[in-house]
Formats: sequence, C-alpha cells, structure tokens
Amino acid sequence: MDLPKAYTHETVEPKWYARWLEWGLFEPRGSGTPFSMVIPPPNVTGSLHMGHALNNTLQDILCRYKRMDRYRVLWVPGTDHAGIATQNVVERQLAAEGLTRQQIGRKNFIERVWAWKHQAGNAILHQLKSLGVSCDWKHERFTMDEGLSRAVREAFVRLWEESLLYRAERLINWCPRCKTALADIEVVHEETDGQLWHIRYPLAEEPSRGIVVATTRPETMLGDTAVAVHPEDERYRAFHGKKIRLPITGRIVPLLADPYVDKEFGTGALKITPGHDFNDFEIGNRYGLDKISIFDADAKLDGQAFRARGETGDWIARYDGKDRFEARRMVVDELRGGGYLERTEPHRHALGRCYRCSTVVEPYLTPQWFVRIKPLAEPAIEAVRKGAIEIVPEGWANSYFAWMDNIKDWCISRQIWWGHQIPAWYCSRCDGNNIIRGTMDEITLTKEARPIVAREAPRLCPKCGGQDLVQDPDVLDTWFSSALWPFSTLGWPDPTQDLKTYYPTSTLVTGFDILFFWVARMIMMGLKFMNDVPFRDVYIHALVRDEHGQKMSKSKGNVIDPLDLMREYGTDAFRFTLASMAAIGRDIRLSEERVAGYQNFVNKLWNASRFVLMNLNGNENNARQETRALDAAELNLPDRWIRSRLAATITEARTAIDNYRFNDFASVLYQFTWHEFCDWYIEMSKLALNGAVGGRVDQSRRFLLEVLEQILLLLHPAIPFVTEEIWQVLGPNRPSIMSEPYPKPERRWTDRAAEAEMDFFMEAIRAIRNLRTEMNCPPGREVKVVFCGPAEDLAALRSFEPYVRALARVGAAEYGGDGERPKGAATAMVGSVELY
RNA sequence: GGUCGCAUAGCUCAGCUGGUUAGAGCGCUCGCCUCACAUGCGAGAGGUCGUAGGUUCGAGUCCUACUGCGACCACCA
Repeated sequence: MDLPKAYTHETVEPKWYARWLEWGLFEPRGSGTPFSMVIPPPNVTGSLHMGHALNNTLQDILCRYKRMDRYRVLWVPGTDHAGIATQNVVERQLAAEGLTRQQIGRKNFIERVWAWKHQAGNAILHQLKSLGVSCDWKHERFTMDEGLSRAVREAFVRLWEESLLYRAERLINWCPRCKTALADIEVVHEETDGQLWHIRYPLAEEPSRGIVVATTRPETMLGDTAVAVHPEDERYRAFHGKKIRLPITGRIVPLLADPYVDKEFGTGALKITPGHDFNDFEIGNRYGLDKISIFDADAKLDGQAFRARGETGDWIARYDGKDRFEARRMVVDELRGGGYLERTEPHRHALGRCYRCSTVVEPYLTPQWFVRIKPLAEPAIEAVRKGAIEIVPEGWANSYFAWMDNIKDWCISRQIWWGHQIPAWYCSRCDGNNIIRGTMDEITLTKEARPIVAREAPRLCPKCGGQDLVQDPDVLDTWFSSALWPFSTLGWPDPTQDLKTYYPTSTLVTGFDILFFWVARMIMMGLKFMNDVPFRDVYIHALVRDEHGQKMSKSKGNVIDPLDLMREYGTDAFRFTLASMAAIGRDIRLSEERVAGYQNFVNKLWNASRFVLMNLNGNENNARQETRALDAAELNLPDRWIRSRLAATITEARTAIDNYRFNDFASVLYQFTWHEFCDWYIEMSKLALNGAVGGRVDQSRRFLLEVLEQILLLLHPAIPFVTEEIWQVLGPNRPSIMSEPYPKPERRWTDRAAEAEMDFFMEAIRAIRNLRTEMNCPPGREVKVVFCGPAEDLAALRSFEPYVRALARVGAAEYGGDGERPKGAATAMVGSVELY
C-alpha cells in the first residue's frame, strides 16, 4: 500500500482505460433513471482537435457524474460519413495516383472510400479513447451502417409519402469544384472587395438612347432576360414598355417596372439574370421570363445553352467553354471596346463560398430534391418556445428562432458519390426521354423525370411493369442522416428496447457552429418521426481559441494539438483545464501555462494522497460508516470543520454540474482540495496524528482517508485517471471508483459553529504569520505572541493553542485581558508578536 | 443592413436572480529545500469593475446612450 513518489500519467492512463473497458463499466448498468447522450459524431476524416476535446470532455464529465449518481447511463459514440469532406480526401489520394473518380467509376470509387474508412477512418475514435471518454463502444455507430442507412431510407420514404419531399428544378447554390448542390447554410458569406460595373444597355428601337445598369457580375449579362427599374423612378419613366437590345448577344429583352428595385442603389436599373441570381429568379418567375443557364457544372460558359434557344452569333463560339472569371474579363473587355462600359467603381459585397472548399458558389438551375421544411419547423420552434427543449445558454435560442422563422426548403440532394444514394428509381420505358445516359455508368435526369420512391430497389416499374429501372444517382446531404442520429443510433425504425429506454436523450452537448446544420434538424426530425424531442437540454459550449483569442487554424499556425498537451501534461490536467475554463457562453482561450498549472493540481492531489497513505495503518476502511455517522460532540474542531466544508463543497459541485457550470465545478473542487484540505486540514491533522492535541489517533486517520476519498469521488468525472489510480492504491483490489456512488452531503456534517470558529482561528494564525513576515522573522524561529481581547475569545484561542503554536511557529503565548477589543476579530486580538 | 454577445487586477477569466472590506489561476515581489508536495510552503503588491447618464436606501450586477471588440444571420444588384 504505497504510492510512487511521482505520478506517471503515461502508464496509468492506458492501464485504467483498458480495465474500464474490460470490466464493462461504460455500458449501461443497474435499474436507475436512464440518462442518455449521443456524441456529435466526428467526421471519419477527422483527427482530434480542441473542439472535439472540449466537447467530449464535457460530455464525459456529465456521463461519469450521472453514472456514479446511479443513473443508467448510455452514451452512444460513432462517426459521420461526411460526404463531401470524405470524398474530397479520397479524391485527393486518387489525384496523387493521376486518377479521377470518373476514371475508376462509381462502384470502384465507393469501394475505395470504404477501404479508406476501414483503414484510417477511425483514428479519431482512438484519439477520443485516450481522452478517457466513457462512451459505450458496444453501441458505436456509423452514419452509413446498414442500420442507419435503413433509417435514412425509411425517413426519406415517409417524407415523400407525406409530400414533405419534392423533386424540382430550382436555383440552388452550386459548388463548381465539388460539382454538387449545397444547402443554403453550406454557403459561407464573406465580405469581399469587388467592383461595380456600370453598363449601358441600348434601346432596341433607338440605339442612341440607353439605360445604364450596375452589376458585380458582368459575365452574367449573357444570360440576361430583362432589365428592371422602379415604377416610380422618374429618371426611367420614359423607358417604360421599351425593349432593350443587349450588347454582345443582341438579345432583345423587356424593360420591367418593379418595386423590388432599389432606386438608390447603383444606377437604379437592374439587369435580370433569372438563371444565376436568386432575386432575379424570383422576378423572372413573376414575369414569366426565360431562365438561361449559361454555365455548365464546371461553371464554364455553355454554348449549347444559347444554341438551344435558337440564338446565333460568333460570340457563342467565342465564349463557349470559358471559365466564368475568364468570361468576366472577356465581357468587360468587349463592352469597353464597344463603348458600353460607362464606368467601374470599387464595391464591397458578400461573396458566397463553399463551406468545404471555399470555391465561390454559383447559383445554378438544376433539378434537386428538397424537404418542404415549414411544416417540420413549426413544431420544432414550439418545442423550444414551450420549454420542451432547453437551450443553455438561452441566448442561443434567439438565433435558433431567427433561423427557424425564416427557414427555406432544404436542398438535400448532392451530386457526389459518397453517401446514402437517394432511394428513388426511374423507369427506362416510362421515363426514357428523361434519362440521359453518359459515359461509364453515369446518368443524368431531367427535371421532368418521375421518381419511384421506395425503401428497397423495386424490381418492376409499378406503372408499366418494365424491368429496367435506374436509381437516382444523387446522394443525400450528410446532415440528413445526422438529423436522425438520436434515434437511428438506438435502432429506429424498429421499436427497440433502446429506443424505449433512452429516447428522448437527456442532453446534447455541442458547439454553436452546428446549431442549424445539426441541432435544429435533429429537433425537426425527432419530432417528425418519434413524436418527441430528441433531447431535453442542449448545452452549447464555446469555441476553443488560442491564448490571444484567435481562432485556431492551420493557416495561422496557431493550432495546439490536444494529443500533445495530453502527452506532455497528462490527460487529467488537460481535461481539468478545459473544464475550469468552460464558463457558460464564453470562448475559451487556451494556454499551455494553464494546463501546466492544473498539472500541478493533479500533483498536489497525488502528494496529499501519499501523505494520507503513509499515515494509515490498514484498519481504516473497516470503520468508515462509523466515521461518517459520528456526532459532532465526538470530534475535534478541525474534523467538524472539514466535514462541514466537505458537505458545502459537495452541494456546490453538484449544483454546478447540474447547471452545466463546469468552471464552477472545477473551481469549487480545486479550492476545497488545495486550500482547505491540503493547506489547513492536513497541516492540522499532523498534530492529531502526533497526539499533540488529544483525541483518538485512529479517528484522525479515518477522517483523513474519508475526506480524501470523498475528494477523489468528487473529482473523478473531471480527472478520471489519477483518481482511479489513487483509489485503487487506497483500497487494493476493490471495484473501480466508477462504480462508487457520487458523494452526497449528510445533514449532520454541516456545522456552522465549527466553520465560524475555524475562520476565527485561521484569521488569528494568518495575522501572526503576517506580523512575523513584517518583522523579518526567519521562518524557523519561534516567537512569543500576546493576545488581547474579550475573555470568551481568549479562552477559545487558548483551547486552540497547540495549532497556533505549530502553524504560526509560536513558542509562547500570553493572554491579556483587554476587553475593549472587538469580539470575534482575531486580527485585532493579536496584540504583539516578539522574538524571544 | 439585421440580431446577439463581450468590455472586471500585468495576462486569461469567475462574479447566476442588485446588499458586508470585488474573487481565482497564471505572472510579479519578498522570505523559505518546515519530515506529502520546490509541480512546493508562507507573506505581499496590484482593480475609480470601457465612457456618460439614469433607476434604487444601495449597482461590477438593472435601464439608456456612446466607444471599442467579436460572433451569427442577410438576395440590395
């Protein structure tokens, strides 16, 4: 029964993690109230970063606490297939071999992604394990597991059957690099310095007159089908009803008067490109304008788009195949050459970029699948408004409402290969003209194609009995499967015991960056398919920044690898740091010094434990119940005090964690452990153990052990490894600390009189030490102290004299009878301190 | 453009529903290798709580404006 002089996290951490697994301690146990959480599934492509570390540390603290507190805890881990991100990774590998996915074909490509997933995809889970997370690995799921894929198909089909899903040609955000549609929230708007080009469009009838439009995207004029002005704009009243002949294309377009146009902006005249601008699209719909899609999927000019309309001219050949930015330069040059470019001015505006690859997105007219979202959003809004779901900190509820109130239909189809292929098929016989076969096995579907939606591939066309059915080549947005995560991981659509027991889950811990991507959608889908919220509480934690408050990013080179910190300072120190800085609603500025500071705390706990251990004689455990039940009358003051303080600490720690105040939790325990238990209680216990203050020595030993064990139990959720290590040395061969109940304060422990008395004595000791320092008294040198004050206080001090002697190095004490001194003010009672 | 958040010791931050001398960690100063711990012990310096008003018996804590940061949302070409 001994602790090594130094704590070695390198060997202790893996040892205990392996044993916890072996003992099945992460699996739900007992018959307590269920407490369940699902992990925000990290991307299979990911590696552990600070965000994951914080997110999972907080979840683990909750789980370990609840588990010890006798809840039946299930924490479901897993990973997300991360469609575009993963596809990009594997495509890059192919590129290194000089290949493209198109060259190897869809089937081979998907096999290749799976191979990659099996080989490298679970790295992040191993990293999570080294963080100590106590999730139930037997429940591990992957969003493309067979079970979860079935859930995805089921959800899709049900939405379709209830007309909450439709396929239609709409203007969507298109990433020309990923070559897929994106949902609105997958577009990151970025303020960018651009230009505003003022272009003169001549009237068809009188080319000498014209109207000047202002645009940030001159190349889109090739797709213009109208010009609009405000109906009450006096400048343009004379133009109403006129036709305009566009430069370059020579296309004749109408001039519209529409109040949407802002008279103040630019020239007050707006070119309308319904095929490449969301507003123009709306206007186009109102006036029945042609929507010309001037680009292909690569955002290169598509000559066919013009030829198909019967347009002619050598400009078509000139622009055909040109990239959109090249086209812009060409258009500007050509306009300038033709005298159409009136002027340009610098203009700052928000540019949309792909959230995966930062390519400037292109509004693009294509057939896509959409979720009709309003009917799903309404109950989801209600759930938060009525408190069925509580968002912490509540400020985020505002963002949630703002987004949900203005939510637009969700584009869920993606033109990539890695993901859940859409469970819709098309009949070659019925729909032949709408199915365009490309090279290899690629097909393209027109907007008129009529999908047959089914859970499993149909053998025959239900209409004509045809056998040649092709599946929709698109896959679903990754977030579609994530939205089902809280119930798909529990076995849905089967009515499993897990679902019954653990749904709705208790708490979701996540970052605000995926509030809309994920949280909002889980709420909508949970309510839709489970008729109940997916979780009761949503705890939204902050971002981990560097010590200067900068976002960590590879490009800035300020990324701190959590694994490095864990290796250097120990996982417990790292976890405790994260917890202690996780104040509600505030970003975390992580500095390495801070972690080092908490490593000292771990070390302090270790050494305090060594002290306790070396003072035990082996019989203490037998009498623990007795110790806990002892009456105040049987105890000396320090014992009464520490027990009372312990009770208060337990209450505060529980309250903190119950309210997701992880920083309070950490701070309360730090304070108690170091500054009450170590600084005072242990120091005073030395006298008791030496027999210098009377009382029973065995009782003092038991008290030391008892309080230390309570400290270990309290701290375990935050620093699981070192607490288990000490726990096991204190009681060899006993069950894991994880299976112990979380401390509860007993009413009799609270002893306000003892606390007041100790405060008084501690103040006296500090006053003496203070005076010693002021008079430059060497630390080892004993002094004589004269106390003056009310007789009652003097008597109290006299009873405490052995402690005063030891803790303030007092060799002799005198008690003068100055009744004038204020009662209870210990500092004032220290009349004089002198060398003797 | 809209919404929200933050401004408290040198640094990073607590301070929840307004109430005794505003706290912590790190850093700093001084003195100590005191038999658990120098990853330590003891003592100490350091803050007109962003600015200006207001509510109140009383405000870092509530209200208003301003300044400075930051975030999110957004179709003004």
